Amino acid sequence: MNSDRRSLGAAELDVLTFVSEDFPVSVREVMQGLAQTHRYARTTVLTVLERLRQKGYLTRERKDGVNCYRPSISQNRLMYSVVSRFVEEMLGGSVSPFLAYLANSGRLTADEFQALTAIVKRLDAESR
Amino acid sequence: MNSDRRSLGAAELDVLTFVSEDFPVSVREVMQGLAQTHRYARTTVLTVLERLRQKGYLTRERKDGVNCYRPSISQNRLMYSVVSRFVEEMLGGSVSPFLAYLANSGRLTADEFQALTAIVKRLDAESR
DNA sequence: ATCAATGGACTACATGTGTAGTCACGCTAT
DNA sequence: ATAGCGTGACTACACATGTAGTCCATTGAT
Repeated sequence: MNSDRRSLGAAELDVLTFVSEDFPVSVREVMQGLAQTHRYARTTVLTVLERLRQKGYLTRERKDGVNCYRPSISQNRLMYSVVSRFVEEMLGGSVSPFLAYLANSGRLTADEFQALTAIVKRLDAESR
Repeated sequence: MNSDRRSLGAAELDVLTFVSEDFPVSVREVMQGLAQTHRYARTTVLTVLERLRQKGYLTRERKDGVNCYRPSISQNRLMYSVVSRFVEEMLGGSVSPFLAYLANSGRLTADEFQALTAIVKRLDAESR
């Protein structure tokens, strides 16, 4: 399920996530869209987008004389792959540190808690 | 709870985790201990250890004419900090991608599943 | 036709990290 | 003393990533 696409840095993931949520988008649109949280120069966004394209995460098409980008995998698969890579490379394949984190972070929203509960229920059901 | 210690790469975390599990250790011991999974040159391990020391993750003491390293924070705190940093920087603070990952990875061991169940129970209890 | 704005290719540079070589120093066995 | 060997400080280099400038082409307005 995991692809051979290369790793992503924080800025790359920031940009890629934006594109995944609102495509097709031009460089300028990405820059403006991210401006609330991070002021990248236009050329910075362009560079990042092109790197993402080289890495196979984005495609590009010409539209009204401007390049527009769109993701080549779904956001779900993207996030799965990011988390998966992290677990493999940084946690040595064990999710235990994550569970410990979840237990203490206070980060779970009500919805996430719902989701987690559902997961546990499902895993529980499957394991019988 | 999270410290201002700098970020860690995969190799650094590899070394640091080893030290955290078996300290105090010398450079050579670390190298040999990791040899099963990764063949670092001795000087590579030394370099990484010194970087970890500069970053505040390790301390060093002289023992029988050899430097021995030991962690300056517990492994629990270390892992918490690593996961926390990842969630903040890469997931924008949301653990949802993790939950999705857990739901699909098949990575949960029986023990982890137990832990997760316990967490859910506790969170459930606390939220009332 | 010209000038200003827009866009994109290319280049550049700093920093972090993985990886390891070189070299000098001190200890140990001849 | 001396010839190795282990240790650690320093240096080095490649690659990934964050960040952005320069410069040329295209396009729209005057």
